[in-house]
Amino acid sequence: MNIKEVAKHAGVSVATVSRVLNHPDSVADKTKEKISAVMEELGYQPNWFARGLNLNKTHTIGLFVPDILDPSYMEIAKGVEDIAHQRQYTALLCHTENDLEKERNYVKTLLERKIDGFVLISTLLLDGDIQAIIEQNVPVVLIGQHKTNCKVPVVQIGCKLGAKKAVEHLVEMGRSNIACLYGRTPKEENAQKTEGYQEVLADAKLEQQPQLLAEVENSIFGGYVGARRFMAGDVVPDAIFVSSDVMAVGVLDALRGMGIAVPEDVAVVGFDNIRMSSLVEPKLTTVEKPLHNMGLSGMRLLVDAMECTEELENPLQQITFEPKLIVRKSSGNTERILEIFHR
Amino acid sequence: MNIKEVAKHAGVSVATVSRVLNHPDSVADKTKEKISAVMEELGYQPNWFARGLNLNKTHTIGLFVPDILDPSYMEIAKGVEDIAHQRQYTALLCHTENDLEKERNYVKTLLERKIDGFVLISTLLLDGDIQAIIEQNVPVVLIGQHKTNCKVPVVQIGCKLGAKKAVEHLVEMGRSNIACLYGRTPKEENAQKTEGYQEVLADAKLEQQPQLLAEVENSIFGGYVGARRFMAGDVVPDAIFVSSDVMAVGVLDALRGMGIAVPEDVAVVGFDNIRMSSLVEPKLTTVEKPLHNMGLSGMRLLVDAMECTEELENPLQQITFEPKLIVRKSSGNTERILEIFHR
DNA sequence: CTGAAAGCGCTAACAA
DNA sequence: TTGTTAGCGCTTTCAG
Repeated sequence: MNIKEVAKHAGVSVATVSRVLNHPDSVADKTKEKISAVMEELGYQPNWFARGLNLNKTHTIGLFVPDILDPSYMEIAKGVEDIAHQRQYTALLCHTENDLEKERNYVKTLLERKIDGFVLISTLLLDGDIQAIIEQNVPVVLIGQHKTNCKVPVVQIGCKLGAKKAVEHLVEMGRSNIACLYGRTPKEENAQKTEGYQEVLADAKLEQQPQLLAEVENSIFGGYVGARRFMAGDVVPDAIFVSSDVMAVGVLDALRGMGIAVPEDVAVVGFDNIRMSSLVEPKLTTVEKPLHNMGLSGMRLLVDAMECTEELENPLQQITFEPKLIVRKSSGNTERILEIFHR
Repeated sequence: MNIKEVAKHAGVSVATVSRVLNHPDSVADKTKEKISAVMEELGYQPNWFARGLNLNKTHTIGLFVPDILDPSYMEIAKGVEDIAHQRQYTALLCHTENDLEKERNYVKTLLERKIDGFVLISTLLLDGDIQAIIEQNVPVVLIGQHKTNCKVPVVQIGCKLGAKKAVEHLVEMGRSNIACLYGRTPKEENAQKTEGYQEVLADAKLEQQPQLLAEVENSIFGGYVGARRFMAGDVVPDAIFVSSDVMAVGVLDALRGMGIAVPEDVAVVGFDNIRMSSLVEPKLTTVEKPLHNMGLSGMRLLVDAMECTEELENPLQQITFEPKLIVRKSSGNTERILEIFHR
């Protein structure tokens, strides 16, 4: 079933059929109706490849996610998808597994397939890679802090500020041996977080113990391993700031396994406020990251970039959300009023 | 950069260039080398659309997932992706949000784009929908039990048997008011599970309380709501069999919030054995579903179907995994030896 | 083993 | 408003 058949059945030329698909306004209502009816009747579906061959547009975007098992990324992805659907874009979810080679592969594949834009969540791509995409006139939006000189819109949260709020809270709760456990990825964000951590310690005139700063894999297991390592060291912390809730869940599990009471012996603060945070015991004090919202904003920026054909030099767009501390039980607060059920 | 350019630079015809891409054996080694060199030099990439237009094959599959925030589905998806990568297929992850219309939409989009096959995890599609895909000669594999007469390979787990093992365990633990909280989706699996639940009660000569059987949304929140409803009813259960771990986590949270001790007052058993199950407090007794493995198997079946061009009437393939009960603390067992750390 | 040329199904410039 | 027709970039017969 092709356009020729439709044309024949409708008694018009292929051009007219093509027009009702692409520029409906330029066709007389009568013919339009007639053609639509024939299309319906014949169950006609335009051929995707023939179309792409001419248009080089696909109304499709690539959405890169480092880890599909990590809910903090997936909630962002959900936000991106919501806007994509709303604007009739198909989003191709690409699971990059925190692997630069895989990312590059996907970029290549998707560019071949002429997708209209990229939303990269916590990507590992380097400036060169990103620049190469932009030079093909395919817009890119970054979600998550990223060290780059490329002129691409970025949606992020103030990681350093968030970390400071978290650690300041621990200081206020009277903790003095505060450890920081951060993930290997995403790089820049964790750098910011540890920087914030160190600044607060310095401001509070607390000595920085190098043994109390450690990097692990960004996963539940990573958190588990990290916590055990801290507790087995020669400087035992009385609080741990963890760079993600996923890791923090592992930390809690490790401490429980060792019979260490949270928050009495060790206070724990996470980062992200994923749903699970309020479901573990004790409920996790954390820094809220507006995950879903960041996804929405990111995709909106991309749509703007894709659909605004005029090369208006829009000022470099950068959306920075403000982190908010959510105090629950794991950090040792006694006033439980702030504990509410977060769906 | 197109095939014409390459041909010109190499001093051959486009046909020959095309041949080194598609049937390298039919080209003289010398010319082949020459052409490959030119391709490299010019950074030539065959045009995806032109190619598809002729071949109608894309080495791409569609992978349907009902909920990207549900780790039980995502672990299956990960398994599918692993094999896909290994066999050089690109997997398009489609988030269907448990919405039949969305699923149909994706089917339409992907068929247009000539993907080579579908892996459907707990799909809502009806026989008619699936039949329509098969008739286009695009193979389909189902993961998860599904009521269908279509001749498609299915990868599943014995849900009824799993449920029976879970409930029998509760009976053995001395519980007599056993509730069953099951999810709205996936339909067939939950039907099987409740059936298993009822059979065990009957066999144990325990009275079935209709108030102790309830359906809720398959999510943490659904579990939360369901547990509260049970505990507020006029027949209070002393055990709850929950059809998924995700829901069970919500159940545990609800009980904790109401000050009800698990497993002392109420025992809880889940289903799936997601990673989180061993991280909640108390650790969750559950029925193991080999999620990753089911994904691997499903994709292997699909590859077989896609690459076996000969229409050999292979016997209807159906892989059924055996469910295994994993006893942890939440069901009230006192011998803790079985509690191990599941990464 | 290689080349010429006919499509694949569609879009868009150009003509009418 | 509609039709004619030349591509888009590639694969594949058919001849040589």
